[in-house]
Amino acid sequence: MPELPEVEVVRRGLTTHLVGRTIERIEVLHPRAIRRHIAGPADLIGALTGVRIERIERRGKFMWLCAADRTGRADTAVVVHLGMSGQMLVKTRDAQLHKHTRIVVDLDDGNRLCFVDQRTFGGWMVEPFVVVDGELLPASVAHIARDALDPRFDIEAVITKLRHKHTKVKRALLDQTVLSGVGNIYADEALWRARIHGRRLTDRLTRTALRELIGHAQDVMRSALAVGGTSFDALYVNVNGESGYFDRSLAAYGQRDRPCHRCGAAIAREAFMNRSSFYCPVCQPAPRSPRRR
DNA sequence: GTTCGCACCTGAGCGC
DNA sequence: TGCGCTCAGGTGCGAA
Repeated sequence: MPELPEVEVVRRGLTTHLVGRTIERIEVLHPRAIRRHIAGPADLIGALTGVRIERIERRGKFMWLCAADRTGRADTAVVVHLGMSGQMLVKTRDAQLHKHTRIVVDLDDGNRLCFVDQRTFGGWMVEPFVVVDGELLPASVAHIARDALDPRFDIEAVITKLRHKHTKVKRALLDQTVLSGVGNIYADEALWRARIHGRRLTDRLTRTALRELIGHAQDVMRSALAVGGTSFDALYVNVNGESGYFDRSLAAYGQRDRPCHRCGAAIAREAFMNRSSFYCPVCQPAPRSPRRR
């Protein structure tokens, strides 16, 4: 599942292959892939045909291609979200299309960019930039908080924000308007490292505990980035179709019934927010408060 | 205003 | 072999 490290690996790969390239032709094979581009496929195709890709940027799990028109003005953002299973694959034009290819982009160097997305949670949209906190961001990314690996990430401000909330800490970690880039996998890993149960309430945690938790989230994502991200199956690969290796280093996520690396107790799984949470019931004791509000 | 639950979506894996 | 069920989870919207 693409979280911050996986999206960053893809961004770096795309930077190598796409920057300086001009889009010759674009084809939308599945309307759901551009469902957030309200003006429809014809508008998206018209907006992108002939533009040159100047650079590729990212905030959290959102990535965008900065496109310049024929006059050289880089005023259009192609926002890409990989969702759960999105892949940005660079191939030669004669390569066979994957079954779940949703968008095809032919580049002026003879290569082809394919957006492949099995579960269709991902998508593209084209939009202008807006100024947020002194930075140019695509309009749909304006509400997304800085991610934990952003050089301007303000950990003390995030701790203050968390302390003013009254919600479960795992939910807050997954809230992209508080800090971005953390998904279910790295949330579980950070909570395990910090010995905090995900159902603990944010306003009951000390600033020290929250600082430690966010520090662990930063560490675990940096470690994952160093080895190309986390892959469980073919749903996450880089632009060349290669998988990452961080799944071999996971201590909590997906480790149900396996011994905790610290205490040996069996890692437990519980349902949380329509997904799974993995934790050590000894190292991360559950709060006494009832499970449901 | 804040918090929570759920729909969206597809395919693998499993039991019967 | 085939069917039906469960599970995976990021985002955004409506409900409370």
